[in-house]
Amino acid sequence: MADALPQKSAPHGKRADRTPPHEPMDQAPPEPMFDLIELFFFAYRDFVGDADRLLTRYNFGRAHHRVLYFVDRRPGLSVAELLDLLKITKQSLSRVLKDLLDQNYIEQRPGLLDRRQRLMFPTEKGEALALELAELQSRRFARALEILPEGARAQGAAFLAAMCDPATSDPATSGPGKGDSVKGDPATGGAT
Amino acid sequence: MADALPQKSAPHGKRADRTPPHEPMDQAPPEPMFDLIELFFFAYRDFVGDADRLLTRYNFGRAHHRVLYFVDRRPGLSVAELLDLLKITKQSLSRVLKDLLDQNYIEQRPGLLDRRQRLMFPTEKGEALALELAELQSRRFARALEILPEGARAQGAAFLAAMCDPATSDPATSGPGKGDSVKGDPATGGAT
DNA sequence: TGAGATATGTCAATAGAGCTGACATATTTT
DNA sequence: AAAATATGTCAGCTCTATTGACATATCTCA
Repeated sequence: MADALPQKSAPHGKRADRTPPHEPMDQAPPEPMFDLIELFFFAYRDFVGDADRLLTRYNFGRAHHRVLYFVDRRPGLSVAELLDLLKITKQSLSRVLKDLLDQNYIEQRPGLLDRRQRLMFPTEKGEALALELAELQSRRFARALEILPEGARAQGAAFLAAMCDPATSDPATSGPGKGDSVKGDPATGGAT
Repeated sequence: MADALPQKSAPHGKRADRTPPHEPMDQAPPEPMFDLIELFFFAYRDFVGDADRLLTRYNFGRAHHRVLYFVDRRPGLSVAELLDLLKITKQSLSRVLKDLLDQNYIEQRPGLLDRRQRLMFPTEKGEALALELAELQSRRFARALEILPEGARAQGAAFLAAMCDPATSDPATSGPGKGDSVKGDPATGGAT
């Protein structure tokens, strides 16, 4: 039973014909990079798995983690800004945010300039949990970097940045658009 | 409103004290690598977003994608092996697999050696969709690699591989364990 | 051969995270 | 004062995944 699973051979026979030598690269479908697709899937799954296990002890889920993470990283964030970062609706956020507010991981204060805003800040308790989670995930990065050659950290960061949509890639700006609730693609559901 | 969001300064003041110069690296928490954490989140979100949009047209979700992907990549996979790869329960798989079987993207055949097994194979239709999805996601990799220096592909793959759990990292083997349904961590829910 | 393990399927109930639509309230802008 | 904006909330639906409990076919081993 532990036999190696059969795997398809690398070059998709049928596809080779469809990729003439000197076609405009923008049009022709690239050769599928199954290795990267698969590695990305496994790496991310294991990466978030670390945090999931820790969050379970607090009766929190991944959604709580993301909210706490960004509030900790960008203290004074407004609700609209957070919605835009997470690309979810305010209704989705509210349930999760309520938990974090009720249990004193986050607190809200009215904006100084615009008192309609509810700026969010991590409490000490919130900062502590955010740090614990970040350290846990950083351990995985640290372990990975130990077995990788010198410039691996910069290379990895560059690779990930290049994989982002242009709009989202700028980590400092990646923010405020205009409209109300940010509506992602429909039917994407609460998928993983 | 489009002001740059405030960001915390890099070195967590409080933490510096807790990281003495020459402590056993295995114990001391690493400095949080917020840049990598964040980039990993955004990169993966945008990466799966591509496929999500396409899947919507077929009334499929991410779960269907994953099943189709692995059946296409490892034709002749048994149910138990697939469960182990995906780290979900058979009940979760069944709903999604049923859709793919009913709509002829995948077909099952009894195992030759063990007729209890229902080995899964992609149909032509299934192969076509799997390829379409792989090409779509590969386009993003291709775009990223265009703006990255020479060895970026190998470096990226190495980085991702190093981020995986040892067990899952071996892409060829990553398979058959023993027990029945593979139970992940409880309360991880169907989170993203 | 017969008991027990194994591979798979299925019914039922539940949770987590997301969505849309429809309102309500406070505050700022025009 | 009217309109726009920022936020909150109620209600209902989807998708993915979980647990528990059984059912069936098939293999294995004593």
